[in-house]
Amino acid sequence: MIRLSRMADYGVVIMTFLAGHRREIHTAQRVAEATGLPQAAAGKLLKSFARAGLLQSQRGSHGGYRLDRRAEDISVAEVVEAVEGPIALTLCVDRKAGSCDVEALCPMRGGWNRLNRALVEAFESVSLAAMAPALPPPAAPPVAPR
Amino acid sequence: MIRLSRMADYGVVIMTFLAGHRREIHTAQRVAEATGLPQAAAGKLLKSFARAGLLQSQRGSHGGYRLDRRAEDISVAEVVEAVEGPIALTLCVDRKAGSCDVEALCPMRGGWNRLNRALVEAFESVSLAAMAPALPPPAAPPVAPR
DNA sequence: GGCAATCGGAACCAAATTGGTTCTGTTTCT
DNA sequence: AGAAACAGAACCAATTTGGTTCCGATTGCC
Repeated sequence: MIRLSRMADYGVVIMTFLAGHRREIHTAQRVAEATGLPQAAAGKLLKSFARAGLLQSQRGSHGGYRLDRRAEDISVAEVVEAVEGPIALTLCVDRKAGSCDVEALCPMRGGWNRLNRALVEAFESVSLAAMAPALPPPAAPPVAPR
Repeated sequence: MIRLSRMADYGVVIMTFLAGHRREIHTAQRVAEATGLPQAAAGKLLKSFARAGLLQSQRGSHGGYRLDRRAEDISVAEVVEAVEGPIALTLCVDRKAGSCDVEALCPMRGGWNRLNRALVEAFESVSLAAMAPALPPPAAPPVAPR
């Protein structure tokens, strides 16, 4: 059903949590606890975000992750793409990737492109802030949706 | 990468072909040949479309499938939903389905709903005609994209 | 009536994807 | 030096997906 992967979903939860506690440094452990997500999975996601430059990481003892940007300034698109790679409904639409065998001939190209653009724009237009209306409540919402 | 399933993709190809030869009756066999899609898969998809009421089926000898509506009047959303069920980015968004365990509490609900609505609207706003600009060329385009 | 052509529907299977864990580094603080 | 973290790859089990196969129900034709 065109489902978003669960990891992407987790990702939004994590980033939303971090955005609610900006500039503090959090270990992967702590993030997992605060969000209720499986420990190791949270770690993997945090690494992805760090690699994508979405948040800063500090290694070594007393290390952890830290987010500078505000929730309003981070789009869901950024988060999802950091986890799943470029948003592409079909291979056709995904530049790079050998693409579909028929490539330029395929009469569907244009249509898929249009749909894909709409999708990307939708994701770009929604910020993390919009995802979680009540942002920093006393304790972070322990959520594992989907 | 939020990929549309290949079946849904096939579905659009098939429906586009049928829309280009309206009111003629085509066997599953013929549709498979004309589109270049694997025989059995095409059959399965055609059955789905018939069940969904998207096209008429005629059983028995000389049977087959027939499409009355024009390509302009069929949205990609209809085709995709006939194949994959309701368009839902996350379980949260999918009415029916036990939904996510935290249900009403989940602060993400609203955001996902908004994104999902955008997605559905995008799919609804694109017709089959828009997908394949040059509709009935001499022989149908033998395409198997993605 | 009987046969062949078709659709209807479910069952089934192999392969790819996904969610999730583990292990082996490397960095940094004390 | 040692402990606490992150970095990154390798790995595994379970689900999903693409695709096929079977059997039954209809219908047209001889």
